[in-house]
Amino acid sequence: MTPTATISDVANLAGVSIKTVSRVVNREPNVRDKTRDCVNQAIAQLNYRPSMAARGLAGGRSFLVGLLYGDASDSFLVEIQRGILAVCRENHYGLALCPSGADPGDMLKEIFDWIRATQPDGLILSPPLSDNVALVEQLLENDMKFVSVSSAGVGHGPAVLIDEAMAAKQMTEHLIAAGHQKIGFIRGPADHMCSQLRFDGFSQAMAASGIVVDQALVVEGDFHFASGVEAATTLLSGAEAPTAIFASNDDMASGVIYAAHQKNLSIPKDLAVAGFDDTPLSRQFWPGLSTVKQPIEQIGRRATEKLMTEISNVRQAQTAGSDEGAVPTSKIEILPFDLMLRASTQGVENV
Amino acid sequence: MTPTATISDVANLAGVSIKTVSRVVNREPNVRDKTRDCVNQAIAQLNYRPSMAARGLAGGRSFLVGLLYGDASDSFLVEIQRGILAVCRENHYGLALCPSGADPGDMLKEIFDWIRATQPDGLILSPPLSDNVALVEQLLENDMKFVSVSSAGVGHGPAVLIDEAMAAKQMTEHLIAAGHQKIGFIRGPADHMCSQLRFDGFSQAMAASGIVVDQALVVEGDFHFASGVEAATTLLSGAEAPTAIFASNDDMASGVIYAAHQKNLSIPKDLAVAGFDDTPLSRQFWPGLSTVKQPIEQIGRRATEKLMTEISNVRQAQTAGSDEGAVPTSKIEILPFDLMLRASTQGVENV
DNA sequence: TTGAAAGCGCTAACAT
DNA sequence: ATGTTAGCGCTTTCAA
Repeated sequence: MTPTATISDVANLAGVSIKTVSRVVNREPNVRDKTRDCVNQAIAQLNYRPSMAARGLAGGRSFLVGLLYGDASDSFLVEIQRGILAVCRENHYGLALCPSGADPGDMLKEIFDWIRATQPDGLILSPPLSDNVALVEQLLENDMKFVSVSSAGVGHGPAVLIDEAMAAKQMTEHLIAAGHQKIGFIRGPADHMCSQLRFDGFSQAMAASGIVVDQALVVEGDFHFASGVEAATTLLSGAEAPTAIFASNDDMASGVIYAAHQKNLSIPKDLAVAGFDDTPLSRQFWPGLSTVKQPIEQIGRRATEKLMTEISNVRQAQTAGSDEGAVPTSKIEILPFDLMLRASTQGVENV
Repeated sequence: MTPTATISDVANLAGVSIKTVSRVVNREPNVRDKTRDCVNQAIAQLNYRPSMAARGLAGGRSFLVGLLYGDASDSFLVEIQRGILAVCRENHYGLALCPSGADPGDMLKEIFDWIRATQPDGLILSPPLSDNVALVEQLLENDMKFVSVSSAGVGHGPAVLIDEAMAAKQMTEHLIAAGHQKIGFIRGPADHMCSQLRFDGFSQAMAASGIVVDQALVVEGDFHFASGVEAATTLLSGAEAPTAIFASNDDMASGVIYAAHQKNLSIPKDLAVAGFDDTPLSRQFWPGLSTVKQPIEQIGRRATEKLMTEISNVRQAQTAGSDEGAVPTSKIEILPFDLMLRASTQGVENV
């Protein structure tokens, strides 16, 4: 790169002080239009880009959004990143990743060490980290701004998500409408808040149709493929085998299909299968997997936008010396979901 | 966060100058063991973490590795990130993501704007960006250090990858050994160097067995699922339908399986299918998909390690005023691959 | 509406 | 082997 132009170069060329350039760059008020235009022209001419390092050092900001995640599925991670990155780029922010190992003992220390080293201006929490009470409380204590995605978290802090229970309820209603009564359910792991919500939705739909949930048909998985195979094997070898299985996510649902194939069951004739997430997998399977589509990228975008207002509110409040400047945003934002009904639950393909 | 300790705090506590603290932190020579211990203890006591912003500003570095990627598959992206992040963390570096849109016109400008704004100390190039001559030449011109992953790129610069041709050759030999003669091949897109290499390996194996490659059985896809469906549909409705199809990646292979199901063909009895990449998909499918496993995370790790030595060589050379200090590293590093033979090419399951 | 000066936390060059 | 000093490029007072 050609030696990058600095703020002084721009100031010289525009014939103003560096402070005025700074004002223009940061969109501060109290600059005459003419001056502003002049500076902007100099910026364009020199192809000036402010140094993040210098801005961070002087201003006490890092211009970094941190994404904390555990063992999310590949497609969730990639999609949520896409959404976050898009908004980061618009705001001249960078994204810093903090993958957190599964070891729950070191996790908190690891995360806070990372925060100290990285100094992000705000965090996006993905499940199940947003459901971790100790983590959230410690973040709150330290005035670290954050927004949760795909989970309302433990009730504190803003979040962007879908109505998980409603989605599970509608999928269950679809199964019931197709004539199923003995429906197996594979729960997610207990440390994910959504596991409970999805089960609640399932239970509500069953209750509304007057079907008693057979506890023998409810088993727990860990959101991974292997646990779906195992759970389905258990369900299908019980005395009262279900005619449909609703797995709490697509990876487990694909495990169900795998297990069904092993038992030579035909889908959806012998067994209907539904999942949750609309991973690419669910489209590529034969038969196509009926599932719930979350707008994950959109969730990432909205969450990051919320985070940006949180961050600028903090700055305004610091300047104002009070919280007058705080723009009120509804803490919890619910985005719409889609029921993707494919061949695994019905005769007709409907991709 | 408690107001973070600075280098001066550490220096005061340890009773030394800030320069000595800097020496300890940067593992520079010429510090007595006793002094070093003393400083380290102060660091631990204050839980001191150097400010990246200040280090970057003063030292002209960003402590950032950039990852440039196009439309890589989710699992590739996540795995390569995992490897890169692990090494970054060891070296107190951060990872900055640069997703580049498909529009080839703006791509170069977008990437270089990003580089100017982000100022990474080095780059990891993932396919097909590493195969982009214009990009690589411009990076070279600007003395931007980079390492390519999963592709040797256009011949310049270091890279970490597997022997793609050999892998494709061995998979083809496996199909031939299973008795197949009419083998269809689905190529990848032309802008990926690996597309040619995988086809070369296929051709070599066919030639070695004295089988003439029927050009009607070679079609091109774009590495996505839909193109696999389309290609397989074409291949299977030809006059001389193949008994086996080798797709250049798993997503297209899953498209082949999908198309086969549509035609009521049984796998592997009526049609054997092989893929390339060992995505999670290939294990979750029924029947399991035979494929080639690249050690993607490991590739990411090695590439980042190489990049780190490149970066430190640059710094040493700057200090030394010549390239004496350059540690020679073989530019191209070949990692081993695994043939994952599963049910899609043989009667027996072998996960 | 604009500018001058101080300093963010660190590294680099030059002492000692 | 260790310390001193001068910036890096910007933001933040405070003054004009």
